[in-house]
Amino acid sequence: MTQYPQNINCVNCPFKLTLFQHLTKEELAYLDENRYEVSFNAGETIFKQGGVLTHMAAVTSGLFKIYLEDGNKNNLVLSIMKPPGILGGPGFMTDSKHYFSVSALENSSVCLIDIKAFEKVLRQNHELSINFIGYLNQKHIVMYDKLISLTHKNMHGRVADTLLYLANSVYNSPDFNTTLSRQDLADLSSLAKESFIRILKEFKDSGTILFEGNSFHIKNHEALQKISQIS
Amino acid sequence: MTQYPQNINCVNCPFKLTLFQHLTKEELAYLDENRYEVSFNAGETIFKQGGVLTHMAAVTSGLFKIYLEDGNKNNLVLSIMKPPGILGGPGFMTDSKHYFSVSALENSSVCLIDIKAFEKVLRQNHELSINFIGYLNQKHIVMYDKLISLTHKNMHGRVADTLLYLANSVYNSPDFNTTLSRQDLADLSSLAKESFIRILKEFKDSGTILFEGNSFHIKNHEALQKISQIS
DNA sequence: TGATTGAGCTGATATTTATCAAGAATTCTA
DNA sequence: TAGAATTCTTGATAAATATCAGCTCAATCA
Repeated sequence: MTQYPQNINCVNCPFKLTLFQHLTKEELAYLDENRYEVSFNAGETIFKQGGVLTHMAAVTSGLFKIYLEDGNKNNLVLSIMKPPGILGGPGFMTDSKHYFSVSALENSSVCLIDIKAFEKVLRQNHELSINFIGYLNQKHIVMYDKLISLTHKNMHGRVADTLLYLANSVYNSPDFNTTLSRQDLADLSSLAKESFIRILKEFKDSGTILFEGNSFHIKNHEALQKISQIS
Repeated sequence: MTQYPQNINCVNCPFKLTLFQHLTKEELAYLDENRYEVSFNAGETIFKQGGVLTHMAAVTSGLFKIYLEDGNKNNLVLSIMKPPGILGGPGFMTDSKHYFSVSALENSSVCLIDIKAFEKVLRQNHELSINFIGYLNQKHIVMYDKLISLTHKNMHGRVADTLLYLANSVYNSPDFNTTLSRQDLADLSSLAKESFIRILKEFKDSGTILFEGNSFHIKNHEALQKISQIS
């Protein structure tokens, strides 16, 4: 809580998100009183599906995977989050449960914000609640894309989508070195790990991508897009 | 607009939804001025994916399917809606587009509410916007279930889920006569029509369900639940 | 340091699911 | 109401995808 001034000025300060642009000084200060920074090592769990939603998490550094557990030891990775960003979940304003799990993919840190404090500010600031509606709808749009990708595309299309997602939305570069395991990548594509690896090799052989371990290079972005559309 | 008094008193009046419980008389009247009732024949389209989101639809009678078009002539049915209910979509407060299509499964009627009027009321009534956040999150929760069902369950599990959904959430009875075609049912399960039919027959042969044409009877609810969990 | 573990990779095979084709039943329509 | 068009159903087959087993390599650690 003492770091507030630094935090509010840091590049990754979550309170700089458009979502929070209409908060008053008092509201920001109030949220600040009810937050605390926590560090997580790679692999550690921030939120656990089924657990009680007591805090939101404002992501300040590192990388996170957001995933569903299907009750049979298999996971579906919904998305990868980097700072700045807000992790809440659909339990907010419903039944106060976590509906997905979140774990750190590298050493990371988040600001935990008491959910009651967030709700209080939300109830005070009408503009924030309006913005929040748009924010939730935006998440919904992304989800529909994912739903179509996972249910109506074949393996090639799904792997292409995962690679494009990483390059365009996570690392913002055709070159990236990822901390996601092959299993994570497969879980992001709803594929068996072996199937994912095989398609990856096909893409390499056809000259669409390059990779060596966890270093990837998208050589032919358009080809991936075409594969994503057709398949 | 003249039917407002009848409508507000009718069982299916969408304004009686919990979502709208905190609207003032003036706000209800304002919405009423900006709505008009429209009838649709079975098969007709209410919202078209990609179109402009100019209205919300308050569902007053009939049955509707909400579905995604994957751009390759195949559909994924997200849900079936009956009155009372609100049809909006994630385009609201984002880019004002429809992200799914909606069509009538039988002769139906809806109240179209101008989206600007709805937004105005939402901006006036803070309680409504708070409730709306809970409403959107509830939709999100249902979506996660669907995502797991469609991506991590085999054909049997998916068909079981579809049958349970119809019995529990649409028709509220183990006996129902549906206006959904076999293709609709398959699209709800993300299966080929033929595959859906085959599993249906297996369930009939094993005594789990009965059906004759479009009349269904769930004989063994627990068995379906077990199939849904295991598969 | 050597042993152990786990991830990545590959080939062979099994399973799941879709597609194709054709006939039966139903609905639509002129 | 007859004919046409669609939807439903079934069987045979093909394609997509997962599983299994075994191997390599790097990381961990006692």
